[in-house]
Amino acid sequence: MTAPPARLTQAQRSGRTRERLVAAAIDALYRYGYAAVSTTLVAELAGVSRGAMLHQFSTKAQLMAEVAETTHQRNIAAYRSTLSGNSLTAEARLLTLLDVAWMRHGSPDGVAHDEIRSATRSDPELAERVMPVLLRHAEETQETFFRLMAAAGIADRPVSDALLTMAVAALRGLALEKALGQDEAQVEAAFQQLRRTLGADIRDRLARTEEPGVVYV
Amino acid sequence: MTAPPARLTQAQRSGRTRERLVAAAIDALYRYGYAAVSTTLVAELAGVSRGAMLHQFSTKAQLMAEVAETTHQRNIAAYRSTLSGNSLTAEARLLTLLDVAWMRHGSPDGVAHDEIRSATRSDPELAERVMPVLLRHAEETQETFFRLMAAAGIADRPVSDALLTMAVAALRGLALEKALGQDEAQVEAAFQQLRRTLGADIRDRLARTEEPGVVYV
DNA sequence: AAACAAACAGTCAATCTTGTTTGTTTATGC
DNA sequence: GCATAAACAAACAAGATTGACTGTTTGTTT
Repeated sequence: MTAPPARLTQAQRSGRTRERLVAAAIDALYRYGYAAVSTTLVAELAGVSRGAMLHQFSTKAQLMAEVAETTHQRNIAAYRSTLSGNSLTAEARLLTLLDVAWMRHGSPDGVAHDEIRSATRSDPELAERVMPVLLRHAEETQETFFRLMAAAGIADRPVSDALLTMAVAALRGLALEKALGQDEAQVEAAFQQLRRTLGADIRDRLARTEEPGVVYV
Repeated sequence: MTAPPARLTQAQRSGRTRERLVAAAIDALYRYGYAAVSTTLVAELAGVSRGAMLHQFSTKAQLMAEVAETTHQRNIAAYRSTLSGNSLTAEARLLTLLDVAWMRHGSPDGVAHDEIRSATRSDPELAERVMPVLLRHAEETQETFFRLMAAAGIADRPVSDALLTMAVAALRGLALEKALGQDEAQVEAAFQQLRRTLGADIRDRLARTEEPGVVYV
């Protein structure tokens, strides 16, 4: 009556445990924060033996690097899917992007990613392994955002970078407040304030531009 | 030829080692981040024996609570000293406040304070001891900021709170970027972006108000 | 099917960190 | 001056975490 053990290929077995571990790590980072996440805990949450974990990720930093990569990819996917297809005005596109970014930063993926990011400050080994990944992500994001801004008619690299850096920093700060258990309504109101000010700024900058330009993505 | 050991009163002795420990803790938090700061390290940096430390602060959380209190008081002092005496326009006062806040958030005091704050997420014991202190600080700040806003003519509590929460979150995010070793010029540009957008918003809100009102502090 | 390699399981050693404990020195009140 | 308490010093115990290590099971290749 017991189902056959479902023979899996080696690659499938590897993939499955890696996925389990990454998912468990994200969940743990989201719930407890980096400092409270031990590899033992992750293995337990994932239902994976410690040996198996160390076979797949021989150091904690390696696991975290994979988590950073996975969460970033899902973020990217979310941005792409909201930006593709619809034909909004440049201003609306940018505000929509902000909304999605806010959603993502509050999600387990976003929180896990930011936890890893800030943990690099105290953990040199983690920094060495993960920082290159994070820097690559940042450059990608800057590039993509600049293309979006350019398409909207604001083809000014310094302005684009400053806007992005500021917005992302604010979102990280607000997401942390939420994670710290601050009053949700209060944090949400603060986000709306950010949205309002950034919206006004974009509108202002667009007003100083003659041709809105075509919107590529 | 050796100078007399300079007899100190008990209170002086206590005060001196407490100060040393707090100063060392701030320095360590600033340089290495909370997770990398052990009580042993703080004692060594302070040039105080472990026993003496444990006598003054019987738990790590107690030391951190004192650090949070000290840094907060110095922040407050900085705000007061910049706001007192001069008679700028409401807008200028608020922007000056923002500048000082940015300076303070990047200082060892500010970084240490924010490190402790975010560490409460992963350390329940720390949270229990420190959160009440942080919440008290937050309420104080909200209250003070609201009085300033009201004096400027924007006597709207939700708006004041949202503005403050947003600005502080952004400053924390930007300060973290700096602490993570991100390009200083880039971060500075992002702060200028924040300053610009907030300035515009304040100006906009003030324009909708008839009487600027008298500025109390 | 036999040899090999990959995945997995579980234990162990080394290192840290915290806070307790035991004992000593220094100040203070009577 | 002496009793007492505060401040300090240093060793210690308990607990946690990481990654190494040994051995077993499962899949792959020839």
